[in-house]
Amino acid sequence: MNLKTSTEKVKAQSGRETGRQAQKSASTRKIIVEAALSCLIRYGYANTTTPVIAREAGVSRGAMMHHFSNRLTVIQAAIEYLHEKRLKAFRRAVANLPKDQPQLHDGLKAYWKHVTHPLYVAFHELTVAARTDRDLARILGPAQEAFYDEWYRMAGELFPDWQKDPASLELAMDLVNTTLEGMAIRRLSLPENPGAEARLFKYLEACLAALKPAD
Amino acid sequence: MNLKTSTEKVKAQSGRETGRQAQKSASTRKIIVEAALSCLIRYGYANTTTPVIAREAGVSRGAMMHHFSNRLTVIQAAIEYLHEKRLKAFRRAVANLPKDQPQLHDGLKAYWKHVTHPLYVAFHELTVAARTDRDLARILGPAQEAFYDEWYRMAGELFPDWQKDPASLELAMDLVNTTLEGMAIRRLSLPENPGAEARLFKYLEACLAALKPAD
DNA sequence: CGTAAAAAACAATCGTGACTGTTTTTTATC
DNA sequence: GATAAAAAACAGTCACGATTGTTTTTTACG
Repeated sequence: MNLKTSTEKVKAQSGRETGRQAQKSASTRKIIVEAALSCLIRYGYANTTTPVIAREAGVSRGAMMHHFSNRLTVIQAAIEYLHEKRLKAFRRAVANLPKDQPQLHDGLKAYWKHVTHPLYVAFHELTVAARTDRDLARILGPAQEAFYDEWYRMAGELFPDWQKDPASLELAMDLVNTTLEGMAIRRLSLPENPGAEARLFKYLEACLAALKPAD
Repeated sequence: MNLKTSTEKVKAQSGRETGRQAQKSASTRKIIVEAALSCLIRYGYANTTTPVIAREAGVSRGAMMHHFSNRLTVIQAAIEYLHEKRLKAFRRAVANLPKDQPQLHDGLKAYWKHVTHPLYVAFHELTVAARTDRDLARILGPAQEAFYDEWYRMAGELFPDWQKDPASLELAMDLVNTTLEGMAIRRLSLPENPGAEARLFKYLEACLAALKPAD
């Protein structure tokens, strides 16, 4: 705002989506939302309070309350942000798989990478908290289901010939789902055991190969 | 304990293990501890506060604080109680299995019953909370490891001929562990899907049968 | 009568939402 | 184009409720 530029006139054109304060507002909101996710990961849901988030974001609590009227609103924004980010990252990973002949190994690894990502911890915190928090559950539930739906859909696209045997495919999906998420959650509370993890991973891969109908 | 017996005097002798007050004290402590577990299950760890526990137990908070000097002490007692109860229940279940020829199916079912028990939810709440609570982790960690150690030990006893192939046994244990716990945790946050659960369960059973060395 | 259990009262801290004031940007008017 | 009005971003403070741990009082048993 201190530099005079000829492009200043442009702002009036589009209305209010490109203005300076709109930009700044969006930027601050993003900072706050990412701070909220950091807090979920580092301090857990119960300790992700408004003062803690504001401190983590480096803004005053007043500023934060200006953008989000109450605590749950911040959480809601964080959930939406998280949901999009998870979907985007997962789509990217799937897109990078060799399309012509997708390998089970790579797909499995992609999901493993997904559930071992810090953001999954944030999601897990939210999930556990939602069990005893109706308001949170109302917000989280749809995102959760949408993600699984999308995941199932992508898997179907990735292995078209597997869809001839939907029961087998669904079983495989459920197996991957529960096992990898179980491993990821176990990691959070027990000392790591890379050897056991690797063996389990390898075994799971063999199971899938056996389940999958021959090409 | 409502009948006056000549054994009343005994209490003074041994100190304080048999008197009426001691009995009542123990009774109250048990009520409080069980109330704490109920709260964990119904309200989650963060909402398991001292007023809530006391209300659930039907005692005044002052009475509760008389028995447990602070909140974490109540939680600690609940963890010990829970640990013993889990071990006892699991030992009982294992003892009821046909000793001569233990069936994989029954063992699997026993563990499944274990992880779908409400007390497992309490344990899960504690586990998640411990991730971001050092004090809680210090208390919970040992119990957690002890339980798994005991579980592995019992499985080894139950399938002695499997111990000839320890790698295979450990893999099977890890598989059961992560998958069933993953299923149980998934249950807490997603709408139930009995069909999928049953198929997964059955598949898991087949995997174990294949892993197990022939008798 | 003395002691332990139970209840109640207490002070201190923390999180929340609402409120007030300040600065900066946008909009409107001449 | 300059200036006034409006709106938004931001900061700080306040009161309320809840939780925690401590202390004091009452009750009941031995």
